Amino acid sequence: MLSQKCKYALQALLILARQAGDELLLVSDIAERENLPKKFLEAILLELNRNGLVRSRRGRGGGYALAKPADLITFGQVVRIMDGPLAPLSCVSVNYYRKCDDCRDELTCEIRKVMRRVRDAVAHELDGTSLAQAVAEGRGRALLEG
Amino acid sequence: MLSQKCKYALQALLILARQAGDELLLVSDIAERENLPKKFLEAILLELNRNGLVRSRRGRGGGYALAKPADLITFGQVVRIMDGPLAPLSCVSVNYYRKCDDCRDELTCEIRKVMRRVRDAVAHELDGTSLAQAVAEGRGRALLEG
DNA sequence: GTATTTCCTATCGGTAAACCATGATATAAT
DNA sequence: ATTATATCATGGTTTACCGATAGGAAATAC
Ligand code: FES
Ligand code: FES
Repeated sequence: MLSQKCKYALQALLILARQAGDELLLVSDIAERENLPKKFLEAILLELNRNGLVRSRRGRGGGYALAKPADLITFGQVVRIMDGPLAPLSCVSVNYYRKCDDCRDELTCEIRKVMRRVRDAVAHELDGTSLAQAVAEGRGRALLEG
Repeated sequence: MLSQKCKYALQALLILARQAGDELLLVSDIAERENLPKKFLEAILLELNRNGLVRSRRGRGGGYALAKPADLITFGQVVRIMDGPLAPLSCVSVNYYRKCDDCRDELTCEIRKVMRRVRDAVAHELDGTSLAQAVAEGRGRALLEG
């Protein structure tokens, strides 16, 4: 299950993606629109900023915007930043691989084989969907990826 | 990520699945073979018993065995018992559905649409793989489901 | 009846999730 | 400059779960 944090991040990013232009949005505005806890959202956007998904300006007239076009930001990127590995087991993660402590042999482990397929299926969906696609889908348009 | 508990459960069940016959295996034996914490495994098998995946007999000569043929026990069943919903969000879970607190409209929610596909992909893999298939795959044989 | 083995309840330390409070720092308008 | 506005940084709180263990009750075989 996704953390609340991750869901909030996605909600915020989708709002920014719909904004399209370079206009900055306030944390307060985003929080209000989707009624998310403001302080928590602040921390989330900060983390997204550090990871290069959004950019910010502070002080009066400040706010947040996407750091790159919405079709270059995938759900997979967001989930990995917020919740870590997509894989159900560390030993099948490609971005956060770590050997299983208690498994004798990785190559013959049946659990691993199954979970490998699961992780691939998940990654296929999440890495294959961008913010742009999601908002397009939301508007009822069937756009293909570019 | 799967809990440790769930992984232990799968390891134990695969051992029981390989046992094939009606022979009972001791918790201690299973724990020793895969070096799992014995007391913890005890609790796990108990839970699997309550959920009808294994059967037990106690006292001298007791132990555990699968409650039904290994091709009728899927990874999906085990994971749901141990870790709950497969779905990344409760609102896309079919077995543990629960409405999203903070989302205005379920039908237009873009996040939901994406996560729905993820949950389906995961369920397809996990519900489509039985213990029997896993051990067969482990032996190098490419058996199809029956 | 005694040894064995599962069953049951309770507990415990550690860790992470979900927030909130407070203040520092940068920016823009006055 | 001053002030109002925002993000940035740090730290704390509360709650809940995860992994694991302890101690004993209940059932079964010999
Ligand atoms: S090697 Fe990772 S589960 Fe067996
Ligand atoms: S309705 Fe569940 S995420 Fe929006």
